[in-house]
Amino acid sequence: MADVAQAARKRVVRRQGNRRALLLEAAARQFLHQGYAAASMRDIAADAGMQPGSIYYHFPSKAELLVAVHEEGMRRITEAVAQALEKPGGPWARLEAACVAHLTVLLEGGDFFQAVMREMPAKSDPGRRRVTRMRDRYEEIFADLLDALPLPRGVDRHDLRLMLLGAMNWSYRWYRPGAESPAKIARKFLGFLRNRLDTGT
Amino acid sequence: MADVAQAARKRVVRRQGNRRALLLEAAARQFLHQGYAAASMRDIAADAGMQPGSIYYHFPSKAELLVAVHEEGMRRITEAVAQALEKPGGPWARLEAACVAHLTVLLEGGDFFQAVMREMPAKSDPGRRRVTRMRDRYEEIFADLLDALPLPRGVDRHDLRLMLLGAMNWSYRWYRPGAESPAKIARKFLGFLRNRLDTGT
DNA sequence: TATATCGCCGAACGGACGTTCGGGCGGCGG
DNA sequence: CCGCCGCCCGAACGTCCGTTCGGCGATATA
Repeated sequence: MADVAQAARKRVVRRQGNRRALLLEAAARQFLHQGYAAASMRDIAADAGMQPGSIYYHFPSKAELLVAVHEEGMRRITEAVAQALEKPGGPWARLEAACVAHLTVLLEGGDFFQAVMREMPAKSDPGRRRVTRMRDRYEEIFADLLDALPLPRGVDRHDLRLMLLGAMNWSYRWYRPGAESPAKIARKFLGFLRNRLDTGT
Repeated sequence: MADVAQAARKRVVRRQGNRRALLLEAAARQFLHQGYAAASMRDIAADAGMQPGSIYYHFPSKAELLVAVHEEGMRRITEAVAQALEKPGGPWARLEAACVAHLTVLLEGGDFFQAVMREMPAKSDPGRRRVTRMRDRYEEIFADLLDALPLPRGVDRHDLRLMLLGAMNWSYRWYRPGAESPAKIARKFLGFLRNRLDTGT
């Protein structure tokens, strides 16, 4: 029975081990650089070094391809942040670790999460609910981190989260590799919030 | 009966010039809600109540239509911020006025500037240089406002501008009318920066 | 009233799109 | 050594795209 199990696993590995991952990367790259609608299946296929029709062996449609890119992007960043939060520390240190991980994956972690930031499945897409649920659960991590923060009275943690995540998520539009590192940017952004900027004239 | 109404409107519009402005609004709306590539000339024409071929009387191509939407969006927000800065005030008050105007136009000022935030002309587009120059000049306003701020030593005003504008520009993704007003959001965001959040536990 | 111009119509064109499908090749189980 | 099946090819199909163009009614000019 070990033979059967091993053979089955080998078959599965072979099936998923082929060029499906390569194809997903090509799709993420094309979706990121051209946008979902402008990136044609022919572009993606050429990027992955295969024929357009061959894509449909791995994915049933272009829309599902985008959903798969989203799921991979969300999976990566969720894992990176979760791993960064394994280290113990105070509330501010934990938030900083999460922001550093978030920005690092976004800006230097390949095309998947940037593609997630750029393109969203259409409102009518049946796979949209899945990816929005993943996004909501991910952002809940930051909501919890902010809840754990000892903030002055009256600070709206909801809007604070929107500001912090918005500032970070927008960065993929202006970031160019080689200048400031994502970790440094994250720490600077957090510093702007932690320290008082108004010197009181 | 639709013919009669359409004919009447045509006569009225005719007296005001033509339907170019209406067409531009339809283009901004479609570009915003569907994205540039997914919005077809037929969609835009139908939204404006005309035939697809008629667009080409006003604009030479779809790409130029996007450029025109960008220019109108940038014109509107630049004017709104300039007008907000006419009132005298201290550095922080002036920055707050600019942020309030920026967020108000972005979130409640129609589809033009949101379309600008969502879609950019392609890198090969000859009109792209024009719109990027308009964007650069606009963001310079905020750079000047930050330069005028009496900030603590060592604060990176460049990254501070990227954080502030990024947080605001991202807001069109989560903002829904009826809740907090854009002005209130802008003031809260600025408050997070001005006041110290770290209570120093 | 003749005429030129403006603003738009309506139909068409060539091409690119997402997707389908029969077939073929190479490695693995028997 | 044969037959099977995972994986991909190559060519098509119908549809929709951006764009072009001849024409037409209404308006301004004379």
